[in-house]
Amino acid sequence: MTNNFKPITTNSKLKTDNFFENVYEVVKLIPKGRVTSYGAIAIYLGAARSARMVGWAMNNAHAMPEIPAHRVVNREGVLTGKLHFGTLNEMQELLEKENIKVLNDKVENFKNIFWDPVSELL
DNA sequence: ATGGTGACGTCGG
DNA sequence: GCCGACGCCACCA
Repeated sequence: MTNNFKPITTNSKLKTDNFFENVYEVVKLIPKGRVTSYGAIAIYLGAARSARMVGWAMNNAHAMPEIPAHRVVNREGVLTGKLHFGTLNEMQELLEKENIKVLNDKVENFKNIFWDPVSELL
């Protein structure tokens, strides 16, 4: 995290930077074979009501291959962000590579493999 | 500046 | 349990 962090927004210097940075930090920490939700990340960052911003952060994460954005799904375990990947099946395939079963754009056994940064990372 | 939109989530009906 | 409305806040036209 001490690495040179590229500003995401046109006008960096806002808290947004810190927020985005934290989002990336958390997402990178998601263990392989586990998934988390936008809301959980938002809560962990103290912005529980701004889950959308996490999604927006993921949009920026688009430029960061190191960010396993495929491990972030919505609260139902649905791959809502699959459309933002290069190909339609890319997100699902990435998950399946990690032994995460996906059926009909939904993570199977989601509750079991759910990784909560608040309780796991804290 | 203003209004519409969105990788979300919660609440009321 | 499904559906609509609202909140939240950055971004874009």
